[in-house]
Amino acid sequence: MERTNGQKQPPLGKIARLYYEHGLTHQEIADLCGLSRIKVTRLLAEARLVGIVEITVHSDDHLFVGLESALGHAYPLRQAWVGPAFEDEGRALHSLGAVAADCVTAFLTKGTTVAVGLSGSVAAIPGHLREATGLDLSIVPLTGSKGGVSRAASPHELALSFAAAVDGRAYHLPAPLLARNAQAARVWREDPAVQETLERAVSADVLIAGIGGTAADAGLLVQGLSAAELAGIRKRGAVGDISGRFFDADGAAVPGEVDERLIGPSLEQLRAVPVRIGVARGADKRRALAVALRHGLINVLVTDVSTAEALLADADAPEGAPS
Amino acid sequence: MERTNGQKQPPLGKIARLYYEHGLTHQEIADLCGLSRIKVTRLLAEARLVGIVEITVHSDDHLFVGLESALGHAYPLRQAWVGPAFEDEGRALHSLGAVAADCVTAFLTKGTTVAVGLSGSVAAIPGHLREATGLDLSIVPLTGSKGGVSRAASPHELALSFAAAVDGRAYHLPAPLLARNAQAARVWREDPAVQETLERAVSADVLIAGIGGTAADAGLLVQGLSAAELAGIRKRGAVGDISGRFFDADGAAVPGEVDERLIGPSLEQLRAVPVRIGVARGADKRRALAVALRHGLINVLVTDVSTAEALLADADAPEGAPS
DNA sequence: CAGACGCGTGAACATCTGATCAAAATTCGA
DNA sequence: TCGAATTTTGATCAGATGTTCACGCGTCTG
Repeated sequence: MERTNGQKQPPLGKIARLYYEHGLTHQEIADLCGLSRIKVTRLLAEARLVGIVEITVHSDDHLFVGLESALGHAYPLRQAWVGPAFEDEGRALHSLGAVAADCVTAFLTKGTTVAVGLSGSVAAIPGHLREATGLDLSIVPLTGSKGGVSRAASPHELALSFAAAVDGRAYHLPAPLLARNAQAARVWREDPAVQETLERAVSADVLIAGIGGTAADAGLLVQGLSAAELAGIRKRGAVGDISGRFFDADGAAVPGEVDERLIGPSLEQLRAVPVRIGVARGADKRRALAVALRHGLINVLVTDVSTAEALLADADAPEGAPS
Repeated sequence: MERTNGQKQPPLGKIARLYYEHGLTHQEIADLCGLSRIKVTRLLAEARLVGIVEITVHSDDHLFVGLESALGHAYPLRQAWVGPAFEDEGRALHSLGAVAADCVTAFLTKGTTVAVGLSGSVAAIPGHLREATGLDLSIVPLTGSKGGVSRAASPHELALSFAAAVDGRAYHLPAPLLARNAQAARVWREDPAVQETLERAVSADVLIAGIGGTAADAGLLVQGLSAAELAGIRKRGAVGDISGRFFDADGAAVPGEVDERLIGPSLEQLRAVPVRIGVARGADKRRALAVALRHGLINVLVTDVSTAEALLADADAPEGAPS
């Protein structure tokens, strides 16, 4: 008995080619290579994940042109980018990341510095970025790393992912997101390395950050606070945060202990960045988004259809005024 | 009653994005855009066809490494490229085109001139070529155009497709494939434009052509001949043709009326091209291929698995010697 | 103006693909 | 060396995709 092939590790590129270039079915590839059909399915999935298979859509069509321009009229925005809405949180995040990736890409030119905030939505972006070689991009984190709980991307890792994806240089902010107390925060801020990176961040060309709400789980920052802290912040009128800085219904900073413990640019400093991209979606972000938009905390919006529609409704009937 | 969207032409890029970047299903896109699911399926197919959607496999894995090197040992070849085999002729052609496209691409460097022969297999290539900008490529047809019967790609159109695909320049051979008679052929050959293009062709760096058999329908050339002509050629020992030039079992040219009527390089002239890629597959091409390989009419082979295996068997037991 | 042809459309079906789950294999630790 | 946890594997099934067919509309022709 002789076998035509010993059972070695299956060559990923070969399988991808047979499928995508030669149009074999999973089953046919399985038979050809002596694998099970499911194995082939998995290898193909891996090939896509790893990037051996790359699917590009050559088009700059925006998905929801109507909504985007409507938002542009209703709020003081440079641009709005709207993506499809999903029930499933996972899909929603993935999709929003794709839109946001297109959005940032549109702002990249030679030598651009991008400051990235800590946010689940922002973390979804790098996977969708296409390499933009030769642009000499710099990626700077806006805040320190959030330790503990989830190993959710720290701004540092986030900056690294961004940089890897677009072939840019990543900077590091060697500090925690929140210091132990106000005094410790002051010490951190005096650190030269921290200062240098923060200066670089506030003088960035483009800023991209999530918008957090004040619901219990609306944003990475909020999730790291105790119920008491959160209650305090809400009592002071906070409706949301951007890059860890809470703001009230007038778009003004909300002072307090948390604010003092945070290491990162102030709301005013953030405003100094010319292009401020806010990425968020979902019912619990709606209020915060409306305020951030109206008061120009962000001037480029990335969201999904249903949030966009809700925001348009808010623009007509501001605040919580029932019809 | 108001509709959210009037029924206008559906934007292709948008649909492609929703599917490939945002992961919606056909059905979801249909609902979103007010189309039927099938319509979406078709639009996506079109998007792929047109090239709005581009799927790239980043890998230089060869598919059948073992066979390819075995062929390289069994015959005097520079390279062999083997693709999967199919029952269905259509799929086979498509697949072979993909392999051949990879193969030619491997030989393209700055300033390369590629001469293309008339052949169904060669016609399947352009669709799989990736743009290779900045290489300053020239594409030259090897023969004149075959009028009448099928509007199958003339070498001229073929050269144009190639050139368009790789961003090169196409040349034109203003002549028919076969002249009315030997004398008419001579007149054509004296035409300065014809001479110039032919000279360019025979001094090409790379040649890519199909290998025709002498079965009734084995190749575009053969299909254009009358039964009587074909019989005559076979009687003189022809086993196949490359770019319209028939050769016998010793790889020598087969003279005769058809040969005199043909406008294009002779077998000897073809041999002057350093890289001679032959593309063919199928039982009725097997004999011709074996001869073309053994006698160096081509030195790079593109074929499918089953043909490759047959050729290896032929190499062991040459000619029609039964075991 | 009637008929015929061609194109575009959607319904039904067949196939392909991807997800879930349980069994098997493997690795790691004791 | 054994057992337990983790990973890998393949069977089954639900859902997604693509193909085929028949219909209807518009257009061209006689």
